[in-house]
Amino acid sequence: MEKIYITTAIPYVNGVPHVGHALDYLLADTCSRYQKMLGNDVRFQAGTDEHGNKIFQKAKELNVPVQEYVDENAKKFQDFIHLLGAEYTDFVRTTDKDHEKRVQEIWKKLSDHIYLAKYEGWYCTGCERYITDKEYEENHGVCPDHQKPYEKLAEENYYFRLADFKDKIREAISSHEILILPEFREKEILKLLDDSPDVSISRPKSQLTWGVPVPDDENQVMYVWMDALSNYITVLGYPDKDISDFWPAYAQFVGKDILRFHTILWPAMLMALGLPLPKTIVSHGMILVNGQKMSKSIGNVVDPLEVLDKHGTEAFRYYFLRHIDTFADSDFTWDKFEDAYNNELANDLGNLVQRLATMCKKNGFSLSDAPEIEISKEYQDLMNEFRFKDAFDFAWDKVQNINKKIDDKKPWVLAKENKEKELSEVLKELVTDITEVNKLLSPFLPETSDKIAKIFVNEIMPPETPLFPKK
RNA sequence: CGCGGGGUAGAGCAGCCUGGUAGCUCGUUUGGCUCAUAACCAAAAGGUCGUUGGUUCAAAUCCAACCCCCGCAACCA
Repeated sequence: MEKIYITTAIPYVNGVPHVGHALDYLLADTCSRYQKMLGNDVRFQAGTDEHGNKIFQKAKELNVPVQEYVDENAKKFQDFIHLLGAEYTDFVRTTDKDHEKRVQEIWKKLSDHIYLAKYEGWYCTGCERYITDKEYEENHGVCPDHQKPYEKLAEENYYFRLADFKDKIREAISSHEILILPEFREKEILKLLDDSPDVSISRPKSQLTWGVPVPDDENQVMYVWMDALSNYITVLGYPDKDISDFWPAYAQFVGKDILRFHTILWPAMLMALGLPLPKTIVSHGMILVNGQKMSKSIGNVVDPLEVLDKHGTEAFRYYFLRHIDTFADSDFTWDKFEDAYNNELANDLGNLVQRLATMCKKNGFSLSDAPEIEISKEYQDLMNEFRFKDAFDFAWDKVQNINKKIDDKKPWVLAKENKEKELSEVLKELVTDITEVNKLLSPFLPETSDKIAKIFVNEIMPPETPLFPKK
C-alpha cells in the first residue's frame, strides 16, 4: 500500500464556483478514487485562497466583515465540491490560523533567498495596481477604466531570488524528476524559466492589509503566491509535523493559467526548504463555449450549479471527464452535453443495465457472489499516465461491446428454445462483463457504479426507475 | 522573425514520435432485431489529411518554406 497525496488548486474566493474549478476537482477526484481502488492510502487536499485586496474590497462593498465574507465563500466552494461527488480529505483555507502561522515560519526558512528592493512603475490609483510599460504605452498613459492618468510610484517589496534555483529547476524538469503533463507544456515552461525574473512576494501594508504579515517587518504583508502555494504543505502540518509520509505529492492538478507558478516558483520554494519536489504536475485546459473563452463581458459563462441542478452529479462528471479533454482546451455547449447524456449515458449504459437486468430477472438468473475481476493493464497504464479521458473511452468501448455481445448471442432466442444451460452461461458471461466495466467506471461515475454493482449481485432486479431517464 | 498549440468526412476528434490499404464518436441514409429507456446491432454514403516544394519504392506521418485559427506574454478558473 502506497501513500498518495493529491492536490487541487485553491480558488480565489472573490467569486462563485466556476466550471474550471469543477474540472480541477473532478480530475483529482478520479485520480484519488482510482488510487483507492488499487488499495492505496490517499490524502486529497482542497482549499481556498482568501487573502488580497480584491477580497477585501468586495467585502467592503457588500458592507460585511471580511472574515464573514470569506467564510461564506469558502462554504460555497465546499458545498460545490460535495455536489460534484468529489471526496477530499483535507480542506485548507489561507485564513486558517495554522496556515498563517506556518507560512510565516516558511518565510523565515526562506530568508536566505529573500531580499528587499525598491520597485518603481506606473500605477493606477483607480485600479490600485501597477501596470506594465506595455500597457502604459497602449493606453497612452491614461487608465481606460478610470480615465485617470497613471502615476509614477515607487515602493519597497520583498523579492524571492529565483535566480538561485533556475539551473536546478531546469534540471529537475528536464530529467522528469518533476514531470509536467501534458508534455508540450514542458517546453513552454523551460522557455519561460529562462526569462523569469525574481518574484515579488510582499506589498507594503499601506497597500495591502488583508494578508499574512511578513515576519519581523511590520510594514510588509505577504503577497499571493508565497501564501497560496504553501497551502499544499501547511495543510499536512509543515513545518510543525513530519510530512514525509505523504510529501512529495503524487500529483498536483492545476489549470494551465497557473502552471508557471507551480513549476517555477513552487519548486524553488521547495528546494530552498530542502523538501522533495512533487512527482507530477498535471495541467488541464480551459473550458470554452463555442470555441471562445468564457467571460463575463461576452456573457457566455456557464454556471456549473445550473448544469448540476438540471442533470445531476453523474451526468456532469460524465461530460467533464470524457468529453472535455484532460489536457487541452475543449468546448462546453448545452447541445453537446445533452447529446452525450441521451446517446451515451441513457442509451448505451442506462439501457444496457435495464435490458440485461430484465433479462436476468425474467429467466430467474442470479449470481450468489460477485465475479472476480481483474483490472486490465491497458486501463491501468492510461490511468497511471493521467490520461483519464482515454481510460474512460477504453471503459466505454467495453460498454458498447456488451451491447454487441447481447445482440450476437441473442439470449431471448435461447430462452424461447428452452436452452437453459446455454442461456445461463451466456447471462453469466454478460453479468461478469458488466461487473468488470462497472469497476472501470467507478472512479469516474462512483454513484452509478455503486447502483449497478447492487443490481447485479444476489437477486438481479432491474432498477425501478431507469438510471438515466432520457431527456 | 517573442513563446506555445492547432489546421484530417457535415460537427468533434484519433492517427504523426517509430513512413506501408485514412480511423473513432455524433449526425445522415438503409437494413436487422424485439431482451431493453422509440432503445440495441449491422451496412452504406461522405475526406485533394491547410498550401507549395523536398527526401523516399512509398508521406497525414520525416525535412523546408509559407498561409490561416487559437492560447500565453507574470493578480486571468
